[in-house]
Amino acid sequence: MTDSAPSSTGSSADKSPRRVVLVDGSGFIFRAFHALPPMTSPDGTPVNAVYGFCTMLMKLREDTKPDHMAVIFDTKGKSFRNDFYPDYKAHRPPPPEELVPQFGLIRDATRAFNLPSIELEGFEADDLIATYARQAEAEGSDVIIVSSDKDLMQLVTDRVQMFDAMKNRTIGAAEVLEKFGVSPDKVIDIQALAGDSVDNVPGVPGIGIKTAAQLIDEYGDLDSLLERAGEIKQPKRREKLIENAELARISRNLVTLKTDVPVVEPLGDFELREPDPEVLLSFIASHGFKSLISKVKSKFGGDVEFDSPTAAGVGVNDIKVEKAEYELVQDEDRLKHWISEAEYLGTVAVDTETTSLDAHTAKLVGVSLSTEPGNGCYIPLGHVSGEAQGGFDFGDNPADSPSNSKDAPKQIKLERAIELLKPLLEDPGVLKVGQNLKYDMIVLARHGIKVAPMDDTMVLSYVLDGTSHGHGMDELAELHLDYKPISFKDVCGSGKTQITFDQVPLDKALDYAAEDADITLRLHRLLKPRIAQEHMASVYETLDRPLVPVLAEMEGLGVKVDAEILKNLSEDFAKRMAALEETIHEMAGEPFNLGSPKQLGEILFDKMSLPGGKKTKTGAWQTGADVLEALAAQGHDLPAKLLEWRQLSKLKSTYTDALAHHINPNTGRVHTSYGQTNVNTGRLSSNDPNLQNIPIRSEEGRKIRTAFIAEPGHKLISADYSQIELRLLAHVAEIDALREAFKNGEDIHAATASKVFGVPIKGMDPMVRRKAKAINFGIIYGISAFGLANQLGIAQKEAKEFIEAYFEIYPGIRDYMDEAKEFAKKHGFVRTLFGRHIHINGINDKNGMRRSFGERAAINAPIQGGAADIIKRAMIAVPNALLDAGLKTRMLLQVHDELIFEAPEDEAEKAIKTIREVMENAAHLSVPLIADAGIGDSWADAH
DNA sequence: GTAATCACG
DNA sequence: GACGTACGTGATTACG
Repeated sequence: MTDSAPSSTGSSADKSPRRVVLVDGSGFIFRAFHALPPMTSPDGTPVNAVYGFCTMLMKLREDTKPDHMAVIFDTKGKSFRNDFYPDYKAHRPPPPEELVPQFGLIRDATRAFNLPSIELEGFEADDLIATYARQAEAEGSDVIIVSSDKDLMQLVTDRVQMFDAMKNRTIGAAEVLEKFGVSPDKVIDIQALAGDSVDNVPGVPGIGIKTAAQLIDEYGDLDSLLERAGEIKQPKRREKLIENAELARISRNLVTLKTDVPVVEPLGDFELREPDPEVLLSFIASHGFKSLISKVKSKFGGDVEFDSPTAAGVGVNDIKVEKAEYELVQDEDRLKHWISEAEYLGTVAVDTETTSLDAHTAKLVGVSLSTEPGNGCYIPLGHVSGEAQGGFDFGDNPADSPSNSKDAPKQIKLERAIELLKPLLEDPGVLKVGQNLKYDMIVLARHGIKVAPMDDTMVLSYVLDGTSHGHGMDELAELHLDYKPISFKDVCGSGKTQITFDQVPLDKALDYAAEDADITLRLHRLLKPRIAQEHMASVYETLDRPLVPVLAEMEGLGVKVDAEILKNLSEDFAKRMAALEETIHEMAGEPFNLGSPKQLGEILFDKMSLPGGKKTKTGAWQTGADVLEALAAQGHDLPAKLLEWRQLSKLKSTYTDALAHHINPNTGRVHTSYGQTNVNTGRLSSNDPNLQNIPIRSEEGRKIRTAFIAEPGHKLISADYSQIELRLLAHVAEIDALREAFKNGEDIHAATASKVFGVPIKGMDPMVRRKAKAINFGIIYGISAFGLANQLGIAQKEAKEFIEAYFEIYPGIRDYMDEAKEFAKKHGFVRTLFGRHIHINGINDKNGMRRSFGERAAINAPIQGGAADIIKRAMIAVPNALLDAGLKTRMLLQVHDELIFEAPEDEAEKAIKTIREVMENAAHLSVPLIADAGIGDSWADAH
């Protein structure tokens, strides 16, 4: 307490703070926001104030050398001041929309710097600062308040200083005197008299700072002044003071900072801690603050992979320097060495190299491992001689050991390597880390290895950042590590001269493959800690991570498709298309390419001069189905025929022809690939081929489903959630009437129709039900009168009335929509029931159209995303439940709200029971979840 | 590589 | 008052 060497940074037994820095976080945000040019993070979020904040914190630590430090924020709501003066800060305009998302980010930044982030409901940051400042002062500490807010100047004493971080200026008693004309202890009285228009503090009208200072100088303090106001010589001033004495006292209460706030965190907890470099770097990198990366690294050191403090301006994560450590593993002893290293450390990054992007046909060529950032090895297993395959160097050195060029390079035998690697990759005590590990798991599963436990950096990245950026390894490396990995093209070439990886010379293969494993491990170290920090543990651990092996299993199984049926359909479609083509050409009076919208538009609207032609934004005629349907309805035959042709063309090219090519010759089945990180809302996607858009709505298209069949002695089971999105809406928006309808098992569209249109359910006109169905869907999509009118082909006015009626029937919907929009505007994302964050693009866009788009997405995302979460839970649970029940039924496909299984005929009924049971209990909502299921010989029959 | 179209939930 | 909009995907084809 008596120690007068405040700048001493040495430790002493005395635990009292010596140098306490209190940062006015809220004040800083606004100033930085207006002072700095606009900046956006890679995902488009505005971040200029966050950037300014980070640089400020860095500098502050350097310049002020604190031993205790905290950042203090305002809370959003009202403060105690509003209790006695409701108008306090009432005229504040809402913050600019570019600033809104930064409030949360600044708190995140504070935590990333490992600093306490302090706020308390009902109190302003200023009061908390005042309380802590006085506490610290009482303990004999020096205090620096980082703020330039004049409201804090009343706190200045010989131990308490302010610091303007933007201007780099210290504010002490002298500066306060300059500003207010009085010493800091009189500042309150000045403010009480002069008021403050910004905060809506009234003060005494007609008295500004100058006059106030004069008066206080003369009368000593506010109370004396008001008591002796009658003595004032200037009549106007005298009257005003007497008249507004009470207002001055209220103002004083408003501007007086509270120094006895019941703070939660004790001052001692502000003891300065070093930030975790990985956490901090990951925060900084993910927001695109590239210029800060090297600063942080040199200041806080960081892990082995980050220590290149002298490499200013160059790639700070220069992997190439350490590439020498990559090892080509060509004999068993070295492989065993790497395996035991991985066993010892408990974590290993794994990557496989193969001959194809398609995991189901790819041949394993090699495996790379990394156990620590900066190290890595590549184990070639299926390389052939590059020269023997031609491609490069054809004809080069023809006489140079021709017989040797056909020999494969030295490598461990594939079977032996698998034998050695299997115990490691299956060891429950060793975490296997991969980038898109599902791919490697599928390849390795064909060699009898079931990789577990696992983490996937691609999935980690998706859970953390959604689709604000891609999750490919090269992109993640550039984003998080500021490093551009060797590209696949560099190694294998592209286009006609592209070679497969088994032809890559071993030295090049080593560089590329080992680097991939190394980078994967580095990414894992950056991303994994963020999962807990950003409260995504539940989403990652219970949904997306456990789903990876489930998807790998489904993709590996594939679904049987009958090539013969597809071929017959193709032929049928081709014949009918040819006939239609001839007819259409005749009608047009000239031949043209039916598949060219451009030519079609010219025929219809230029040559035939049909009415209602509209141009696309590129100036071409619109020839979409809706346009052609309108023309057909007016009795024009050509558009009608063309629609028919288009349907057949689509079915043939996209389905019957394409699907046949996807039948794997080894399995006779079609193996799709599920994208787990492609969809913003958390849904899966399916590609190569897409099995989530197999036709069903049209009679013709539905035939394609007859080609999806079960193995002999088996059946297909299709189980789908009934109205899962509407049920979720009823639950999250708390719509009692909708909940009741579901609880009573009503036909939800009919029930809606009955309520909206006031007609009985019994004997209802199907058209009326259809309208209600469209509204129900519209609600989920963030309804607009225009959209609904378009959907139903009715007037916009009528659509608007329907929507109004709907809102009446189901009160609560509107609130839900408003809340979803508001939340998205504020945070830039919305949340599903299970905590998944869904980034909403454009929600704060200046462009009204893009903003509306964002608003509708904000309404839809929690519902679509929530449904996606639920079926993911079911997918994780069902296979285990089937195993537990001793069943051989296997899950093959997912189509958003539907799961397809293949079951031995004799157990199909039993399997359905288990499947429905699990699906219906995948979530417990305030409405029942219902799964319907069917059995059949084909997908068409099972549905 | 992009735009237009259309298949699905 | 006008603008322009249903939410989320993937595959194919034409075309510059």
